[in-house]
Order: sequence, then C-alpha cells, then structure tokens
Amino acid sequence: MADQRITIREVARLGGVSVGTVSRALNGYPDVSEETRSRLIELARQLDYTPAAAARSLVLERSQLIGVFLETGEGHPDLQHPFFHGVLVGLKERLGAAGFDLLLFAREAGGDGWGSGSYLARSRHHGVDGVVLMGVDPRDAEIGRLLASEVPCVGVDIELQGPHSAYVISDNATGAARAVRHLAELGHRRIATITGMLETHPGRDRLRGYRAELEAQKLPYRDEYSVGGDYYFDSGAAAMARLLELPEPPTAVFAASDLMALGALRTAAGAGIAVPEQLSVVGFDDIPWAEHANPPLTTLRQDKHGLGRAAGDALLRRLEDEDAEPAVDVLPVELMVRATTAPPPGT
Amino acid sequence: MADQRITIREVARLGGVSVGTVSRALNGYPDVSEETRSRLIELARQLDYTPAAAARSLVLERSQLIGVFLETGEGHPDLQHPFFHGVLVGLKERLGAAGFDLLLFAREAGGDGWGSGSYLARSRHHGVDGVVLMGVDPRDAEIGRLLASEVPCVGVDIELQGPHSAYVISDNATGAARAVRHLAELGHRRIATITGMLETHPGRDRLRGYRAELEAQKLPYRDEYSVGGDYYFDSGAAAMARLLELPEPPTAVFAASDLMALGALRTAAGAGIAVPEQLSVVGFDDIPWAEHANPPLTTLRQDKHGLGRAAGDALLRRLEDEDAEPAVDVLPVELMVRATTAPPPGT
DNA sequence: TTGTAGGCGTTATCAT
DNA sequence: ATGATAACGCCTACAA
Repeated sequence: MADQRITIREVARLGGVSVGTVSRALNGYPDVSEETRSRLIELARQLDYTPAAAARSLVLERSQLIGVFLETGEGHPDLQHPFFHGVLVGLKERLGAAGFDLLLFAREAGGDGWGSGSYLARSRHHGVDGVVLMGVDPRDAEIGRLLASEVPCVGVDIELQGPHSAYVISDNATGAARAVRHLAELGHRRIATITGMLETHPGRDRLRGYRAELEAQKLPYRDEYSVGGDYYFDSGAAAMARLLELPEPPTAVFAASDLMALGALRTAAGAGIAVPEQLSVVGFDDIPWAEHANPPLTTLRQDKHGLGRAAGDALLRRLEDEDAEPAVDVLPVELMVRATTAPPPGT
Repeated sequence: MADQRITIREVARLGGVSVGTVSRALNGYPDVSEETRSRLIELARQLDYTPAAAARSLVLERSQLIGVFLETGEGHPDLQHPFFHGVLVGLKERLGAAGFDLLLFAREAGGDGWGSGSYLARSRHHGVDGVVLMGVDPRDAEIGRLLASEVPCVGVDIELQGPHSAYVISDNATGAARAVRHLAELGHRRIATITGMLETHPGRDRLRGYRAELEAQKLPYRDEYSVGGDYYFDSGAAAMARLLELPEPPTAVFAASDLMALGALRTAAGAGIAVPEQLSVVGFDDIPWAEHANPPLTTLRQDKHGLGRAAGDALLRRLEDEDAEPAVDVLPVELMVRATTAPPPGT
C-alpha cells in the first residue's frame, strides 16, 4: 500500500503541536513563534503535505477553481476550432499565476448524477469561484439562470448580460473596417465580403465594420458583394465561386475568417486567377496556418491568448472586489499584411 | 443577495424528514419508502438542489474528477499543437459520459500556495481520482514520484511506467512502415525520411518503422536519406532543402509530421519541383489543414479523439477494478491517400 | 504563543 | 423505514 494521505493532524502529531498551530503556521498568521513556524513549514515540506482542497473549500467557501464551459458536442465543433485553444492557453496562464486551477465541465447532462443538469447547478456543485463561457448560446434559458445567479461569469466572444457577467471580445467591427481600409488604400474599389454566421456577434460586427468603412471610403455598398458563409473552408470556397460569376466581379474580398479566406484562395487558384495580382484577399483570425498558406495570407490577427488572459483578469477583478463593474473588454486586432493583397489589376 | 446555496439540511427541513433520509432517497438506497423517495426527489429538483462536491469528496474519498497535466509553458508549445486539442475532446467525451469532470492543472508551481509543488502534491490536493499526462517529460523525477504513488495515471503519447500507470499511443512504427510500403508499392526506391525529435517516443518509433519497412522491401538504408526535424514547419522545409542538394535526391519522402511534410512541399514548390509528379510526400498526423493543402496531403491519420477516449477508458477500467492490468493501448493509424503521392518520375 | 472545539455539507453506522 | 450522530480534513473563534 502506498503511504497514506498526510493530513494536518499527522503534521501536528509529528510536530508535537496542535492542528490549530499547524494551520496558523502554514497559512502565515502573525501569532505564531518564528521558531515554530519555520519548524512546521520545514516538516510539512518534508512530508510533502498538501491541504485537502475539498476540506478547505468547505470551510472557506472558496475553491480556487474556475469553471470552464466549452460546448463541443453535436453542432458545436468549437473546441475543434484553434481559436478556443488559444484562449484556453491564455486563461490557464493568467488564472494559474493567480493560484487557480481550471475545471473543465465534462459531465454529461441528464446522467444519473446530481449536478449534471443546469449550468448553474453544475457550477454550484463544484463551488467554482467563477465561470468562463465559450461557444454556448447566450439565449439559452439555462445560461440565463446562471447569469442571473451570484456566480461571476465571463463570456469569450459572446455578449453576456447579468449582474456579475462580463465578456471579452475582439474588436471585430474595427478589424473589419481596417481590412477594408487596407484594400481601399491599395486602390480597390470593388470590395466584396464573405460573412460569418450572422446569428453570431462576431459575424454581425464584421459585416457592420465592412459596411461602415465602405461608407467612410465613399464606396457604394452592393448587395451582391456580400455573400454568406459559416466560417469554414467550404463555405468560403463556394462564396468565392459565386462572386466570380458576377457580371462585375470584385477585385478584392474580405472574408470573415481565415478558413473562408483560404477556401476563397482555393477557388481562385482553381479558376486560374492569380493572387494577389488579379485578386486580393484578406482573412480574419490569423490561425497558425495563415502564414504558411500559399501565398501567405493577409489577415487580421485576433489575440487569442490575450482574450484568455483578459477573461481571467475580468474574473480576478471581480473576485477581489465584490462589486467591481462587470467589465466588457474589447481587444484590438492587428492587421498582418502578407502576400495576398496588392493593388488591383491595371494599376 | 442571491438565494443561499441549498444544502441537504434545507431539503430535509422542507421535506419534514432527516438529512439521512434525504441522502438515502437521493442516492437510490433501497431502504426508503417509495412515497418518501419520489416526494424528496421532486422537492430536490424543484429547489435545484445539488450536493456540494467538496463535502461529498471528503467523506467518499472520491472526487469524480480526473486531473489533466498539459504542459504549455516555455519550450512546450504543445497545447498549441492541434493534436492535444483533439485528445482533450475525446477525453472530455468519454470521461464526461462516465460522470467525471476534468481538472486542468493551471496553478503555477513555486507560488505561495500549497499543492503547487509536485505533480503528486497537486493531484492529492484536489483528490483527483486519476490523472492524464500529456506533453510532460517522463524522465522528470517529479513525474516519477507521481507514477510511484497510488494515483492512477495514463500517459498520452508518452511511455509511462508505474504500478498504476497505463499509456495510450498511436502505432507509430506500423504507421511509418505503412507509409514506406505505400511509396514502395508505387514504385519508389529512393525513399527518404524527415524525422521528428528523436528524444520523443513517437520520433524514434516512426524512424524505426521507416527502417524496418525499408528492409522488408529490400531497399537499402542510406544515412543521408534520414534528416532530422523537430515536427514543425520550418524544420521540414529545411530538411527538404538538404535532401534536394543530394547528388542522388530521393523520389519520395516520408515526414514524421504533417507540418514538416507541408514544409517540404513548400520547399519543393520553391524549387520548381512538381508534386506528386516529380516528388512524392507523405506526412503523419492528419491535421485539419492536411486535406486543404495544395495538393491535398497524403498522410497517416492519428485518431486523436480515439486516443483521448482510450485514455479515459484506461482510467475508468482502473477505477472500477482496483487491480486491473495497467494497460498500454496502441491505436492504429490510417493511411489517407490524397494527392501528394504518385509513381516516381519516368514510370 | 498555543490548545480546544465548533462547524462547513455529506455519507454511513447505529439505533429505533 | 427513519432519525441521530460520528466521521471526513480543515479553519477560526475563543480560551488558556
């Protein structure tokens, strides 16, 4: 049998003191003799003693745990998307440095167990100190109950409303506008867009930014220059095909995601259209592959790690100040000019 | 103030029974009247009661939590790699269905807190029922202590030895051999390889499989046909360049990762070498991008979700049977023939 | 400066 | 079939 788990009682016994003293010594209370303290600390480290999180959480009403809801089931291939991956890294980094661990909710709803039902129940079950939501539907009634509760929430890429709910998101509108401006400055006047899903916040904002900048540049908005996609490769390829069929095809296209931009590139290549000589393309996201694409994709970089860190920060702020303003953090995106954009043909 | 957390005592009070009865009713014990049980269950659901995991974990010595160590710091951009992403999804799926949640260790070592030191201490701190290790160094002494302990471990893509340690891994050697065979059957006789890091298990196995199949095909092994890479794009591109400089360049190359294969493709394109007409390339992994590459990459698909599920299974098996054999699961890889392989030139 | 004891929310062992 | 009550490991008044 392996060595029994070492409890505070054991440390106390071996140290010849009471459990109270051990607790105080280890938790840095002032009222403990320096000699006793260092002796106990040393003893604890020798024994590799670690307080049981469960016990501590029970009495402290603090778990040092941040829950993460990341939908990944049917119709939610989101965890697939590299985006959330990056966010997770940032989250882990920031929250980890602050002494928190991450609880990734996995337990299937509807199972036998308790705490498997609502988001709220699951959060309370583990007594998480805060929750990060990614890829969930903000209109879901269960989400609503969570937001209305006492548990601090922060959404990544979703607009969350609630007394203790903040959210972080990229500056999608400005980013989209930046893309259009870049294209306009290059001399393009026929600029199309391939949109993301318009029921998502980012999808709408990127379209909005596109239209706003068109206006700012005094370029006409044309309905046929705006074709819908779903963020994924195939939809981008299909959209590009539609654009190419237009009587007056665009000389540049802004795709609301890199995957779609890459799909567009593929279609263009298939049609024998040279990029960027005959057609300029800019994406959104800056996924790892973008810079390796052929030609390397000009795109708007989302700071995925930064979003994760910002989400962590929002939570931490809320945790140390009960009534901190539920912040909404909008992170800038950065235009990465690579090789898919150039002046329009005949310039 | 939000509604106070509902405890079992509250349910008991409202139900006019003792806490013991509530506990028994909710946990499906037989010795409780049918009437009382259904009444209490209904009451509990109305109140949205959820037992506190901490309290339960304390008395049951079971946390329904599986810890996940995923190194992601300096020199460990692993969480970056799409591979672990997929594994995480599989893990979540399998373990979630079995009623477990995932604890992603994030807390920085060396911090003030307890339980931030060794892997073992952190595991015990949270009382996780098992641990999944990814991207860690199996020779690390701290890892050794964890493996020697009573906590069930399973490594993904790393060979773990310990009384309660299993591991899951792709059949790298067979996969590599399969790649070479595919190439040989196409008629290639000058087959080179770009290896992964040889200090990793997969790196060595893929090289081993390559050599074994060369032998099986009665093809000579040539030192200059084996050039080292680090799994990433740039190393693949560089390696391909070296191969091209050879007096007698290979007609086919097996790269130990898709990223390197893609890098090789890039170099070939830059050198004006047509793929697959003049050069065949096969990768390993089947990352999402592989099928969208130009031309679509022939590669060995690793079942990332499967690895995650297998890791979950190994843990579950161990948990329900104290002395189950520490399994080692080797998952098959699948050859995805796409468009980067063809018979050698002049055939 | 240190020891003692109550309580956090559960489950499990006795009684009844 | 149900009600007390003792753990589980820890923190924190309160006493000493």
